[in-house]
Amino acid sequence: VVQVAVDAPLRQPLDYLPPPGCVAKDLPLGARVRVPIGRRRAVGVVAAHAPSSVLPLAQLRPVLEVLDAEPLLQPALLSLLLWTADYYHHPVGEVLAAALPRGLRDGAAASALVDRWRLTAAGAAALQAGEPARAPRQRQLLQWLAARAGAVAGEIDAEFGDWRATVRALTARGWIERDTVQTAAPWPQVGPSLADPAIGAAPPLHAGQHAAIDAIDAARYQAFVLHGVTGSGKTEVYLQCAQRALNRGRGVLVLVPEIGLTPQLVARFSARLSAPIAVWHSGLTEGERLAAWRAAREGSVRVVIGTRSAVFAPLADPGLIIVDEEHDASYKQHEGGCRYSARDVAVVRAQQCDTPVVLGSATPAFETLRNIELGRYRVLPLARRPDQAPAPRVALVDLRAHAASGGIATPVLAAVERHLAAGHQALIFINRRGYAPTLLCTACGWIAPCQACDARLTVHRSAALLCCHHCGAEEPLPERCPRCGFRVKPVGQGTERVEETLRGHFPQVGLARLDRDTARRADALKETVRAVMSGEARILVGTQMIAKGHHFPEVTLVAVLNADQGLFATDFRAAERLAQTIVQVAGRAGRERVQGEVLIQTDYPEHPLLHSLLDGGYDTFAATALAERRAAAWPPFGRLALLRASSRSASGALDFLTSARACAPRTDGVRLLGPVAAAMARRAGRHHAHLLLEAHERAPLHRLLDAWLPRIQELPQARRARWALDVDPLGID
DNA sequence: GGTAAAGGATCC
DNA sequence: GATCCTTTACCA
Repeated sequence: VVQVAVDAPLRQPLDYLPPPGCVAKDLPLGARVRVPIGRRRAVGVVAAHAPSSVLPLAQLRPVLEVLDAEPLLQPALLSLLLWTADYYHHPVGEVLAAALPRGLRDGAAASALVDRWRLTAAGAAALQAGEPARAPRQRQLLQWLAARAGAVAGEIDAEFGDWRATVRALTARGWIERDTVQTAAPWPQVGPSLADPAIGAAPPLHAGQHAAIDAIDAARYQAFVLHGVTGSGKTEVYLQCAQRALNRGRGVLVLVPEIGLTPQLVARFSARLSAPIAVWHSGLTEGERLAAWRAAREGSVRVVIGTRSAVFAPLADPGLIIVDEEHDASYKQHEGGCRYSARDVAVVRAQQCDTPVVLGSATPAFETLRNIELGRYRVLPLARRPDQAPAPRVALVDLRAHAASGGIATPVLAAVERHLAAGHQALIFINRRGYAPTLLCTACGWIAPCQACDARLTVHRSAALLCCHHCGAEEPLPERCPRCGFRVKPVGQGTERVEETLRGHFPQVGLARLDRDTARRADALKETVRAVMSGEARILVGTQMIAKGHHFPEVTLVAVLNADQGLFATDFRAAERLAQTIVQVAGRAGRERVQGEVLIQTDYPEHPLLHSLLDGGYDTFAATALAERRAAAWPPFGRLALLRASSRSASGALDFLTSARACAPRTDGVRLLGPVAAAMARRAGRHHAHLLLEAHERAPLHRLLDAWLPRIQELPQARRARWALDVDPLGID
């Protein structure tokens, strides 16, 4: 019996018989097969062999067709995918399907097929007889083909210009014939155009980098945490370790949070490494994805740089795995499909391949810090480079003690002026796009609400729209209150308004804004980066986006306008994220030799979290915050799983969760909390709720989930709600 | 008696 | 998720 995982929400693979005349070894693990399922046919992956089935053999149907004689998924990758399905308790067929490009899911050949043309016996005879006498082009091609065993389309392309008609004529006369051959997928080496000489040279290494490279290079499986601030030289460590892995004939997998924001990293890798690189992200077309997949599997690409899903790239023989900015939330899939953490899967992949994995960050996730403490991960500290400017001065600006205009306190405006006068640039960070988060009627108190969500609409003034940042709804910006007809006014600050305020204060200074709205077009992002790099723009206002990827060498002042949002949020991870963001943005301050300045506006200058961050830096802050987490038994000291549900009706989700809770097996060491409505209960017209599972240890939690999920799936209420299990959720909302 | 929409079961 | 079958609603 072969157990086949098909793309359907089924917890287990289905049992099939081998096709007539085949034995199990003709259907290797990881090969695709076409199988009948109900009234349809589907492509599935052989996940296991078994001597027998729990069903009577008479009920099993035979496999229709074996699509791969050799496994499409090599054993190591298959077992990684099976582990992922198991750990995240997601249907195995869906996990496997999600790891394959569309073409391969539909049954395309594992390797690219190309047309090859060859002379037939009749063709050779015709050539001997001097034919074709009156078709010089046909004769030319026939002679050229006679001199070789055959030629693929690409080769004919290179030799003859437009040859299709000629080939068609020769084929019609029976002088040449076509067959298809598999080729190793060719892969373009990134050309010297991208290989900027400025980033092509290896800088001298400092001691910390030497130590890190030697440790990583000497290791088999080991998770390393490369812990160093912006500019401490993490990328150089990645590069040198990657080149050493390549020199040993192995492949390198590099995960990054967002490819669009890290062109500098990709450029440095292509300029410095001696192997072709594939870039892997959600923006690829299906054709590109298929080509990259085949190239990685066949070894014509040995370096893959990509976002979350690249952790499942079929890289033949990984010798090094790198996760840059490992604390970044985008590594965790948080909606749709299997909710895996690419960082955690990367560590498992490294373990299975017995290779080192490098987790790089200036602000490691608390989970990672805990793993260091437990001795599972080994920290490699990178100190500030000796030629680097000293750490920036960080200070709080007490919003209660200073006047503010448009959300910017006077001392911040003064600092901007000072840094501009010194010829430098300023970076203003506010984590909220749009003009203002609220539109308020000054007479009756009406606040523009979203029709589909429990949320307020954000004012986007230049587009003259009210937008919901949760469901994407848009409506025209009203001039008067729709309830009482009085004047309405935008309340609060977003990037757009901060930009306007700063323009008012510094009318002569070039100003740029970077957020999801301005970066909608790819070239707009490039243009903004160029304007800041060239000094044309000297103030940059933006969200999170300005903190990632690009380094602007002339920036010496960074202001954080709305830090308080993170101080009192209900989410237990809010403080961790706030500290990471502040450190990351602060890392943008300071140039070669000039010390930078960071100002953080707050209404709560006495807040202990801000103090531990300012006085002792991220590590001290983390120690304080981790103690709180330990006391509350929150992650990383406990394990969580979250059963989320939503429904159109107000009660559907809660009904489902209540029944789910009722059928949960009692397990020592696991607590069930809820169900409760989500913090924002209504989103995009659906009502959201969840049930939280809390455990001290991983094992009992997963034991419970194993027994519980099949029961949940059977519940009649499960059909009336959308639901998903999130193992190790990042947030509880 | 007819159609259309909603609900449910099953997939090996 | 796809498919097929059953139930229910509604109308002429």
